[in-house]
Amino acid sequence: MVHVAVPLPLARLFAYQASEPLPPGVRVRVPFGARVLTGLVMSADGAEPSDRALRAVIECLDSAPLFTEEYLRFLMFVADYYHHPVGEVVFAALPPALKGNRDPGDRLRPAGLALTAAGQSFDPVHFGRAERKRRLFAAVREHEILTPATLGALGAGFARVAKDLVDAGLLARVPVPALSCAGTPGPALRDDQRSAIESIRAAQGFAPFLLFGVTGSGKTEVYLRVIEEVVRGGRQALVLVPEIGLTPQLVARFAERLGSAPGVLHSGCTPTERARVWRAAQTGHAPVVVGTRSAVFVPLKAPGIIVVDEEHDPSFKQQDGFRYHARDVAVLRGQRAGVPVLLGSATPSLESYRHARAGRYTLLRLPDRGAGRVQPAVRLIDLGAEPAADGLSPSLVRAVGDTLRRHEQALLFLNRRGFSPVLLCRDCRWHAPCDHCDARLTVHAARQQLRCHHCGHEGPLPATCPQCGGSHLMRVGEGTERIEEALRRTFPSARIARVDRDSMTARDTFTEVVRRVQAGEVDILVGTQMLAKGHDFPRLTLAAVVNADQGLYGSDFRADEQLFAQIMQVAGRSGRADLPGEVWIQTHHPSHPLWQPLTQLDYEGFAEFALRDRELTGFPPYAFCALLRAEARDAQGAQTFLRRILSLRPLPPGLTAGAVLPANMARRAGFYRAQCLLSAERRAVLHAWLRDWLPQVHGLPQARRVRWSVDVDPYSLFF
DNA sequence: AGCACGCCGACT
DNA sequence: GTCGGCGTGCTC
Repeated sequence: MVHVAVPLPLARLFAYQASEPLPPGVRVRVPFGARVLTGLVMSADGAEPSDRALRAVIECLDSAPLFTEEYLRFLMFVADYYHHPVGEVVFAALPPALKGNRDPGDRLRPAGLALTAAGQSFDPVHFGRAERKRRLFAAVREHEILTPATLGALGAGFARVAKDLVDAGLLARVPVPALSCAGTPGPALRDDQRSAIESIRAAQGFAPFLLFGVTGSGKTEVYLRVIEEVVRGGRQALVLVPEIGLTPQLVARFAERLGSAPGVLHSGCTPTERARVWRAAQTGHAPVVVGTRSAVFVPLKAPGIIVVDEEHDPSFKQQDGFRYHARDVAVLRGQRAGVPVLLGSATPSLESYRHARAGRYTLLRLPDRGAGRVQPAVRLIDLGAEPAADGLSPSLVRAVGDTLRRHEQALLFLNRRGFSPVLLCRDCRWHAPCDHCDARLTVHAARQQLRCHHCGHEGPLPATCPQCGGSHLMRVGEGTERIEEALRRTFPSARIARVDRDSMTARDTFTEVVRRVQAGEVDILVGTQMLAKGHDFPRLTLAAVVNADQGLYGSDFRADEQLFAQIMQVAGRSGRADLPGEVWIQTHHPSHPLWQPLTQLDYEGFAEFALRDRELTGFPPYAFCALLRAEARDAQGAQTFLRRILSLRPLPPGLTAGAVLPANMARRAGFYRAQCLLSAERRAVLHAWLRDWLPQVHGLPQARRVRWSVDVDPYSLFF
């Protein structure tokens, strides 16, 4: 008899009989009600429960287990921790290509490319005008064995070119060799880096580290050294990064240093490529795997270390379905596998920082900004004293002008796309609302549209007020589009580039803008989030935060942390030793206490302040929380449902439920949303209650009519 | 989540 | 008289 996890929102395993012994970790086709599903064998034992006749496994899809029993126990533990159905957790750990029912077979064996005998003696002039074939051929010749990751780095569509050359007999598919570690030697280390590496190297078994250092302090070099050592010892390294945008540089750097490109896993990879890297990790052929959130579940034959870069980044938290936090899963995994976990950040999450302060994590500081780096000067602009036109204060305009005169570059950061967030009628006070959400529509001037940024609704931009017919419609507030327009008016000869989701059309445009900025073809950059991360612009000396006030008052408990991280990131774009940088921040609240540490770019000062605040208000990391959410089509449905399910079981001492309240945006995409925060002083109290309570909720008939979820360790109360 | 079975309204 | 609405129950 075997216990099988099926990819359905069901909290338990199902038992089947098998004609032959099936090891845990193989996929099976099983009859399930009226249909047939692909499931995963979680455990096998001889005991037959007598009360029920078991149905039989139809077929086994794998010749060898995809996961070890130890790893399966880890997945069960994670399902338990997040109070999420096992089957969905197990299937989150499989690449899409393996969720179906085909045996991956040879297709997924690691496949490098090498020259055949015919290829060796082939002269690329015969390629004629086939430029892509020529490039690929040259790349294979240069690398001897070209790994799938390096192939991917050549650009989209090269898999096809590779197939053509294989079919032509010039290239052959060969196994990818393990990393040689014969790459370029690294730069000399500073003392702080050396001692950080020493302590990680000295770790025995599970050991969590918080590597705390600003942009340019050399965190990546620490990762590289530690990984080199792990790989040389025959073990594997898993590196998690927040976004795909950051991977090319990191991957290139790893490739250069380690002598071979790491396996890369993210949503942009093709399903086959993803499965191939996954397989290579699982069989131990990939010594280093770099990936985004979901890569935290990739099985490793011989785990040696887990690195989480930018561990504070919100994208590590999955915000729908199985709501796990990849950094937390990484720590749990390191604990289970008995390997060190290295969390790196310039602005650690307050959770990790507190662990470090309490001695549960080893805090490794990289205080130096390194050669060629100095801390920029930060200035506040009081928007109350200096009224802004189109979002730009006279001081900021002057500063941008000075920067242009010095032939340096400026960056203006604003976390809001579009032209203006509100369209207001001066006569009757009508604000263009979204019909499906409790939100205003954003004006998009270039496309003459009104758009909802929450549900995607689009409509034409009216010329007159739809309510009173008046013609005095005002565009209130600023988005990136308006800032760009204002800058073009003020600095007509400046070369301005805007970077946000709307300005990016083709896939490579962002990379293209980055290239133009680095080549000095851009004077002013305007953009959202995506600008603030990880890119090095040597001639950029002015970074400005156009509106820093979103995070200051009365919003989400994590707003302070996010604001600090954001400002720190923006500041990190500005200045080098030879060109000192400056950071300008516009605010209506210059006397807010957060500005003290924020203008000093003093994370630890900020953390002390913010932690005190969290302690007083009873939020994480001083409380263990779960957020209950519900969505319904009628206005009261969601709230009524939450109150009903909360009354199913009394709360024990030490566990409190906040009020059932409409969500931050009470209506979104046509659904009314409500939420309620559970919080406990001790994690065990919260989890024990959830474990007993959830089956009761599932037993309630209404639980099927309402969309609801439990979010363990919610990242924010605002989504 | 699906897919069955179930019991009530408008159609050839 | 049946086709089909979606309520509720179950899936080894």
